[in-house]
Amino acid sequence: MQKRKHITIRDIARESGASLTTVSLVLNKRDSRISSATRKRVLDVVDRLGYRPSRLAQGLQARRSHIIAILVPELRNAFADAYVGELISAAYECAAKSQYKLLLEMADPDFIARGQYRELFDRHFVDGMLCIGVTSRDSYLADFEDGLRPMLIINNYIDGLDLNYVRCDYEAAGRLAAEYLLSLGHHRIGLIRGAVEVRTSHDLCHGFEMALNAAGHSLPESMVVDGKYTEEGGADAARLLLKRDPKLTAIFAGNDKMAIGAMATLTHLGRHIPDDLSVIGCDDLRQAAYCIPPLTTIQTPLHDLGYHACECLLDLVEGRRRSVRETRPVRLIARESAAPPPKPG
Amino acid sequence: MQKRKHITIRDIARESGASLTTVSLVLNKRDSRISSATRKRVLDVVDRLGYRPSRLAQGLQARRSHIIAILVPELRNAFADAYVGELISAAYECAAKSQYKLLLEMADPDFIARGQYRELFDRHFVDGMLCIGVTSRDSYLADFEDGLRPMLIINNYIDGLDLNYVRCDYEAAGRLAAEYLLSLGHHRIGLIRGAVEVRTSHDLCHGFEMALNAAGHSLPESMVVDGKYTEEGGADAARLLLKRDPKLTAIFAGNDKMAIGAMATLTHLGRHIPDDLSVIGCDDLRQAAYCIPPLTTIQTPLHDLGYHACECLLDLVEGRRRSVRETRPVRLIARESAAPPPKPG
DNA sequence: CTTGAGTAGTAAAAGGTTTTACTTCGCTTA
DNA sequence: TAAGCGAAGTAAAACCTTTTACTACTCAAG
Repeated sequence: MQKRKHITIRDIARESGASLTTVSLVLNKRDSRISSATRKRVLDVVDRLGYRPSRLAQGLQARRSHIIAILVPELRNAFADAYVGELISAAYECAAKSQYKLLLEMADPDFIARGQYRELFDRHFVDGMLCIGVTSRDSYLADFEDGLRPMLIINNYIDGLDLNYVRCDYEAAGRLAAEYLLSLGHHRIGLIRGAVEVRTSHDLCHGFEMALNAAGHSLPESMVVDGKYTEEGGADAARLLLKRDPKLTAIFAGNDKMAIGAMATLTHLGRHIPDDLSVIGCDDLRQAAYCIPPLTTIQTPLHDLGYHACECLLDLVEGRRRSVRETRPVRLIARESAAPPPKPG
Repeated sequence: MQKRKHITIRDIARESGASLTTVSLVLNKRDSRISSATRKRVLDVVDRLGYRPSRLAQGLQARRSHIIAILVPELRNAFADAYVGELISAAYECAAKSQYKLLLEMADPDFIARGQYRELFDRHFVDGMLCIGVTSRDSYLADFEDGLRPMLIINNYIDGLDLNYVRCDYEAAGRLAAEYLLSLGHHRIGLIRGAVEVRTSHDLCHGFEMALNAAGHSLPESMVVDGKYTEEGGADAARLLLKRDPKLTAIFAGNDKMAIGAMATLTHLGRHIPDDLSVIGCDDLRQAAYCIPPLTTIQTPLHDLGYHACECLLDLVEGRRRSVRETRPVRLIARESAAPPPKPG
């Protein structure tokens, strides 16, 4: 790479015959003290030379990078995950609107062990951090309790840690799914839950079970299987549930990926969805509408969530708020993967 | 946000009784001139105070940010796209290995009109840029021909512009798909092509047509429809193809998304895949294996591609190479969505 | 004719690092 | 005993902005 000569504010000052201060004042619109003649002279030179202030120098001076880190969990293809991607897209939209940039980070063991999550702040790389997919095992997050480094967790919260979060109402999600399946006439229902380390997955289970109980049904422990939030996990879980109760008529999965994995397996086993067996997911990913059959699901407003999370984080960064604890509503999207159970016999 | 007092190299110098220069030399391992006693003294203080050099100050000095921009096309949920996500994941892996960070950028009209793609470099935000999903309409890319700002295009190239790229062999992809379908006995085949503004989509069409011709078949113009690389586009295209030739026995789509859209529509129209109609995609996204039926596809090695693209970009950034023009091989992944055509009658 | 209040502008410091170009000192060697 | 050299280190400049705390000047009021 050849070097381009970088035009600095000094060049502008020299060419326009003004001082550094004057140029800076003009550029930052704090130019009440500057005559319009001088202003014009400066701006003309800026234009002519195509001057662009160095972010590095500005950042150094302001002790701000105007960059937000977005932390994703350690998965081989974390950024290819539809759930993660949806949140990132939304956060990007919000950040861009406020002139912030988004920096990618992955919570691999090294990132944690070497305290890089702290370095990111201490080395002035970023002004704030948005965390996706953290779990109660991520004890390093305790370092953020002091509020000195603005951080916000999306769609989870951690018992015993006083951290900022924005999440969906997963208890309501569980409840809505149960009520819908009950209303269709199901009561032999299996639940594929998300990873146990995720607090909101408990909320979902709890909401689901409460709604069943309220209708006089119970949810035996054997009918709840951990699907780890993945397609494979969902597929395995569906197989296991069906083995435990071959007369199962419905499955609710804690996210769409597991639901999709479950559908693939069930179809493979010769079950017809929804005639033999209903499946409900959770999230309403884009794919959900393109499944065969289109997936009935609980919509967690991921776009809204990501956008709002970023907004709140910027509030923290810029000192407009001291803490964020928010829960957003969810709703059922009825498509074709859930129907009344088959008539017995 | 409260302010943390930032520990600087000055603090280390004071506490350890050494000069700024000495501390810097020790920290940067250019300490051949420093006695081990002094070195230890400095490092102890660094440890004790938890000193971390400011990236901003380092960057200012080195005129380097150690950040790579990754530019995605303007789609509402660009980062939620599986294709984009796969490439980003791979690029991230490579960048992280070399201690570079990845910054997200989207090519919205503003980004282009206001020359932000240039600002990114001129304001020392990034050292290089990786472009995904650019088309021949992106004429602003001509600004990169001078090679002063390291940039590399993934999976496309632009006629008449002398730009760096790493791409898959889409002509071979077209050829492989055609040869496979021919070998199964198909010859009434429809092609759902990607957007015409994308040069590699022409390559794919061309490879496909050449292979058909070589076997003595032709590809009428009416059997080629633009599916815009989206699910919806693929769905519409499939409908159109079927209307134009109801006896069609196979469809090849220029990417998996279009193939998935096509399958959804075809299933909806009552066609059974692959018994009535075969479908082949291109890319081998993760989803392809979880479709119903699992999608036969041409694998473009996206992970390898993204990783390698980032490697090459870093070569450009660090001056190890002056230009990059590379093409990677593809291969067929046979699953269940393609089979011999139905027996006539 | 002096004081006070604007107005238009500037020099210098600060922000945190790296690098260049020295200095100082003790020891060999001729 | 002077010249030369290597070892260990340092002062100051450079990177590019923004901000603080001035200065110099004009004009109006008393």
